[in-house]
Amino acid sequence: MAQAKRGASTKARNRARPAPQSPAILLDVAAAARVSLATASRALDPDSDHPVSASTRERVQAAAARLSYHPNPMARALRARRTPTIAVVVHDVSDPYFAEIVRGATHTASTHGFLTVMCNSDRDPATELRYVQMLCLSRVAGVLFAGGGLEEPTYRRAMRGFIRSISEYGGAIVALAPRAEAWAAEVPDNRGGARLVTEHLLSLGHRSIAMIGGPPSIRTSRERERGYLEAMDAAGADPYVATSDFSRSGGAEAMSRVLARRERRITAVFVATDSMAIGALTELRRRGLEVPDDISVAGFDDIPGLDVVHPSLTTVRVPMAEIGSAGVTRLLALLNGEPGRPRVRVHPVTLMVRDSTAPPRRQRISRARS
Amino acid sequence: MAQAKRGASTKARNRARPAPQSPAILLDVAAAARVSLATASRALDPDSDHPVSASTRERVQAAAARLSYHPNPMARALRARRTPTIAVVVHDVSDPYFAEIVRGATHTASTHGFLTVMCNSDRDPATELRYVQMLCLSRVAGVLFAGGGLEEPTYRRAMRGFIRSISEYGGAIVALAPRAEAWAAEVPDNRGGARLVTEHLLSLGHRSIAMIGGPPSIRTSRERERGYLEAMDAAGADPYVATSDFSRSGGAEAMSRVLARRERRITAVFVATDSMAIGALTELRRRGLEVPDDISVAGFDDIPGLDVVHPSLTTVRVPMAEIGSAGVTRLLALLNGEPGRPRVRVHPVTLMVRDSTAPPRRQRISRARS
DNA sequence: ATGCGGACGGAAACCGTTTGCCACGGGACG
DNA sequence: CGTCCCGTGGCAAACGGTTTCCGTCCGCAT
Repeated sequence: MAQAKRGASTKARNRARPAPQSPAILLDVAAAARVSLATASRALDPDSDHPVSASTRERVQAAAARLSYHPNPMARALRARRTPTIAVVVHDVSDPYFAEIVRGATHTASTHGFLTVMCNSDRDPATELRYVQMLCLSRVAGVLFAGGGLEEPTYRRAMRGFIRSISEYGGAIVALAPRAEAWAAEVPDNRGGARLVTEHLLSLGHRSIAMIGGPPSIRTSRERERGYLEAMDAAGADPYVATSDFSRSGGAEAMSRVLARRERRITAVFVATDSMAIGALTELRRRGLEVPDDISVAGFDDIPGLDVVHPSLTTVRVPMAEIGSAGVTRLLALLNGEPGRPRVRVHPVTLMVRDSTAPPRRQRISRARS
Repeated sequence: MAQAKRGASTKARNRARPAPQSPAILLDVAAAARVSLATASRALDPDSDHPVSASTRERVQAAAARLSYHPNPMARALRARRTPTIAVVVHDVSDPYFAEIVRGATHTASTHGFLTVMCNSDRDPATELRYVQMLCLSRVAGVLFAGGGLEEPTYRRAMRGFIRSISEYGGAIVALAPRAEAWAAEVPDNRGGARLVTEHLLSLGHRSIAMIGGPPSIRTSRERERGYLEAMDAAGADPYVATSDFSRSGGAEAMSRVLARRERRITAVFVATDSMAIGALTELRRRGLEVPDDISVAGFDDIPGLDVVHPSLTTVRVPMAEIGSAGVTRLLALLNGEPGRPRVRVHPVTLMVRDSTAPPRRQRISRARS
């Protein structure tokens, strides 16, 4: 049963009736403004290079407003070969460090009309790669890598493949932690922060300062370790580093290794992340050691809620939400063709002195270096 | 300059050359398998109702595998009028409660091939509504509301509008907290948990148990309060509730109001959320009161990291990740047309007794009810 | 021999937008 | 007065799939 067709053109697309409840499409706007689809599209696009007369544009805009027209993102995405969404890849959202980054990123993404998809790798490289493949297939506009990458060759090869295909379709990549890859990056000043906190411990009079570091395969760990080593070296103090994984249990385990070391009594520990530091703290409490009386402890990151652990933890404040936000800003700049200088921008960090650090109780003559 | 066109059909679509680096499209697969686009599509779709001979299907699948073909989600979405993504709307990702939910949700979403978009309302109804509008425009397959909704009429009207248009295009909605709306829901047993923890305090010998509740406009608050009132009533004890907002400072502020109440010495407090409980704890410490010696404190939620606050907090464990995961499962069921029974499924919670609760120090004769 | 229905494959419409290319009209200019 | 060009607008072809509709071929019953 042929229904009445509106429009005189031979093969013009038409809808039988712009069913009132279903959302208006561009065709409806064009019909209402009595212009073609092309003109309607151009009139609504503020930065189209095709000229449209003021009166026509006004008519179209009025029609669009009247029908409360919103362009269909999927159709646009299909045409533009790119979705108006960004992705943020983290190791674990329930880690406050990443949660803050995600918060900052989604916030500024949404102010620019972008949706943010969450990719939680659970610290599993295979999961991360699966996510990146999905992202690359669904042509997200850009990807933020919040965690550091692995150095493992298979992983890196696979990752490189996906990244290449992402940049082939014009997607942007930004790292939020130091990475081997030459991407644009917004990173915290890991080395400077580590130096800062080590210098704080030194200035309190500590000489025997151990460090509990993260996995050496992760660049963030290495940078923080480097800052510690530099500060120790500058003060002429002997460093000692025990590494473990970025978790509370890892911190506890490394702490007991530090304590097991007999040759020298440690009076202070710098721990590479707050989570690990909390683990270290519980291990110390378990052994009946008092912080900071018996030993000072300092962390890194300043994750929220640190002021209520006991004793409140001295640490280095990393502006995580700001970094997430800056990452998105950078991503959008990249999409606009602006490279953004410098390629890796480092964000300053600040020392937060709280109760877990104090001068060493019994001032002992530090053993002269042989 | 008319190029050589492959294929004999008058108007068949064709690409000049399937440029090796650009990903294969269905047309390439069809050409490689020497079938039409339609047949290729059907051969690759396992639950198409159109029959395809085994040999053809095999040929197409082989070609798809050889070209490592992946269907373009945007094209699919345009046709199906729905994107293969779900959204989760939370008040604040950096709140561990929500972070856990997000973690659970993204995990099971990804195992079903769905991407998850994060919507962080920052507890601002306007932001939440803006997000929901974006979601509805981009035709997400479903939305998970992790936080409770407001009772405010303007908000509810706007929300109802968006929800209606989401369900009009076949999207699903699931609530992860009690809501006025008649949606499918996966919620924790707020009332039972509150009763449980109150009974725990009663069984320790407390009679004067105050509650610090959340905003009365939020259903979760009201349910937890109800559980408390029921347990108190059953024990014949007098309840007292001070409400504030769901934050550490809110908890601290309500705590001081409870302490200011002179007429009856309070020996225990049940606080509606762990965050508020931590605020209450710091307020107590500030005043020099010992927990649990002077006063017992219990929370609700069991957010991660509670075992390191001092003293470690007795609370009610809510399986947040499981709820997030169940929400996604429910969403997918809804999309498949299965209603899922019952409409609101309540997840059991468990009491976690730690160090912040103990019997009242000085056993006083509880004042008989007049 | 004729009719019929099911299995299979293909052409084309469709989802909603953007854009390359062409057409048309009029003012400027030779 | 003819041309050229610019300002404006429209047609139709993408983008990459899914799905409807139709045609063909075959086996089988009448």
